[in-house]
Amino acid sequence: MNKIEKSTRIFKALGDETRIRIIESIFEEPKNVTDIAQSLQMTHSAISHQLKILKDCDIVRSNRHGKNIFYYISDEHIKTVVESIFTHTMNCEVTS
Amino acid sequence: MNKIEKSTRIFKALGDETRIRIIESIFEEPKNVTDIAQSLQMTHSAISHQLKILKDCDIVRSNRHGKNIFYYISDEHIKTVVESIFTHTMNCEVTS
DNA sequence: ATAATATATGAGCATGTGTTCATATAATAA
DNA sequence: TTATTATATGAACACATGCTCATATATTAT
Repeated sequence: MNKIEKSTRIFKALGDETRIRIIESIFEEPKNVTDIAQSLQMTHSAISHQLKILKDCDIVRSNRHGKNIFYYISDEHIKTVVESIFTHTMNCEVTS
Repeated sequence: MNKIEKSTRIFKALGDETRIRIIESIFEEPKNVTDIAQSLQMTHSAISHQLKILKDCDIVRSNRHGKNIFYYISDEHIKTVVESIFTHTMNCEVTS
């Protein structure tokens, strides 16, 4: 997998509203699947499927505490990129 | 369109191999559609369709010079984000 | 052990996406 | 004007994607 393929895969993972909302939801602190599902008002199944995609390209990681599995954003690099685009969208109009 | 929707739309536009290759191709200097198509070894039609998607969310802009229409990346902000992910993929493995 | 809670995952289905092909539009040249 | 070159765009089709539903796995409690 070359630079282009890897980068495309990360952008593709970020290019879904549910996954961006998940990222926003765990941006400040780790959350378990049930809490994420509750905060997005979606089924745990749907969230779990999307978390797998984020995990497969190392955007999020997880660790288990008892019955719960907590997910968090892998590193500051990704956080910076997401925040950067959040800021970007406030300054420029994406209309048509 | 809120922050999440706009951001998702930009990431989605970046989350396609053809479009990332287009961005890479015009990263340093503007190019016309024919030259981009040639450099990616794809039809001008396919490139034109993808350029429209990039243009619609203001990732690229264009200006005409005679028969040619030159495309370039809209601003440094986007360039920084793309370069940032390019760098990111060199340091972390995206395997599975 | 059984039950309850939390999460993961495969199948199925509806919707979205990217390419090709044909055609349309625009600018320039003959 | 007509021809040529450059680009845009709609329709069609194959493939990808995201959700739901059912089921499986894992941990803890009784």
